[in-house]
Amino acid sequence: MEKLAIPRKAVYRLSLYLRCLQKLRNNEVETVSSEALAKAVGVKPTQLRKDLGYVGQFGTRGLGYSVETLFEAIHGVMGRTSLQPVVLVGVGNLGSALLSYGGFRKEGFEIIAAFDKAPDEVKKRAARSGVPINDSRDLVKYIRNYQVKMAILTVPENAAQEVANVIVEAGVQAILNFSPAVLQVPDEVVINHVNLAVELESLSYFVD
Amino acid sequence: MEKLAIPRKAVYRLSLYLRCLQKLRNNEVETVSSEALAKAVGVKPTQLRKDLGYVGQFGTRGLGYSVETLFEAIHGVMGRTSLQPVVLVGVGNLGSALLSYGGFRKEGFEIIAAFDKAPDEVKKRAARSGVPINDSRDLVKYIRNYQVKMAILTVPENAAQEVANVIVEAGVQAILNFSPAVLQVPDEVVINHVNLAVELESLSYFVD
DNA sequence: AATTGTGAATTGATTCACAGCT
DNA sequence: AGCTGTGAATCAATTCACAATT
Repeated sequence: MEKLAIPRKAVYRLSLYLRCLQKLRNNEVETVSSEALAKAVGVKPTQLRKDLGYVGQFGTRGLGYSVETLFEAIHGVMGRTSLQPVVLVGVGNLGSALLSYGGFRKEGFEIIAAFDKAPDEVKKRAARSGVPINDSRDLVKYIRNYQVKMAILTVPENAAQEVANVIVEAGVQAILNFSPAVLQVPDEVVINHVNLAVELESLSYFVD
Repeated sequence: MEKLAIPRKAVYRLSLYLRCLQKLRNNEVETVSSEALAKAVGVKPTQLRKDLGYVGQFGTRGLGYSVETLFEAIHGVMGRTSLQPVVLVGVGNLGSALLSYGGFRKEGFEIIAAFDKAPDEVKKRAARSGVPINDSRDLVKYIRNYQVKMAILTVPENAAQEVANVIVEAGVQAILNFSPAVLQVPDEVVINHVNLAVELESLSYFVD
């Protein structure tokens, strides 16, 4: 599953640093210290430095990091250079909501197609997104054809495992799973879980 | 910030257990062992038992837990009994996507109103959701009026801190923040962070 | 016989503290 | 003088192991 020995949480934060560096780069900032960058991201400077340690050594002591160099370095490890194609499976409420949310594209991901068991029913709902809605029967063929490596899962809980089996078999290596189902997948497949209801519910414990 | 001494992650998992127990209850299952419940949720039995330990003692040794009793217990600690009102601020792409996603209601949360700086522009986009879209100027008044304790933040990054200040001042105690901004809030306010782009990006590290 | 509840052990993540560069 | 890089120390979370209970 792991590509190198970078802990999962560190990978997550590296992605945070990358976003921030991009902004600095746009503002033509040349150098940044671990302290400044860490504050911008909401972590401690030591943690930032430790995380960067997983990637290599890029700083100059006494000075800080070159924004450009550091960006390139993290981007090189983390980031797909080109637009990464993603499929979305399950065009229900949440699925079509995510389709109409265009926010992934500018982060380097493109939802190139969506799939649903009953594509006609939902076609109009998601029509404005511009993403083609296909029948789930074509899922495997499509993933193989376009060599899609990543998928967003927004199917109902009871369908999630089956869909996961199918797409993994077809070659998907990473899944962003919005269903509450706990998915069984081979070790080399990674999953991130997002459960919006639980995010809210676990917050509500703290309100009085 | 913490209400009792239950660690944040344990609270999150308790919410997971609760969902699962609800399902068991619907299926009229009477008892469940830590092993079975843990598997359903995707954690180890010992962790489940340790988590339950934060809440109290409900099991009978040799037998397991009464689904009903355990449900009541966790629900009592975690759950608002009645529908918890929530406001959503920022009706852009993601905001309107979440509005049209109806999934929160059946989990005990109701988005009772949405707010935007330019409500007219976006009104039609989110019209079908049935949630009224108001002008941000009325935010404070509204939160006070209805004593809203929770908010979903889907404003652009540069507006996030300002909105946070305003809603916290008005009485909001918990925020589900979808913006990439790192928010400064008083200790007694809790925040959950969801960054969909980063979820995807941190996955992409593991694909080849 | 089965299964909980929990103190102790372990593992993992974070932070400290400071040596090493520039 | 300032700031990185990292081994050592600390802190938090998870898992083990087993006594207690039905």
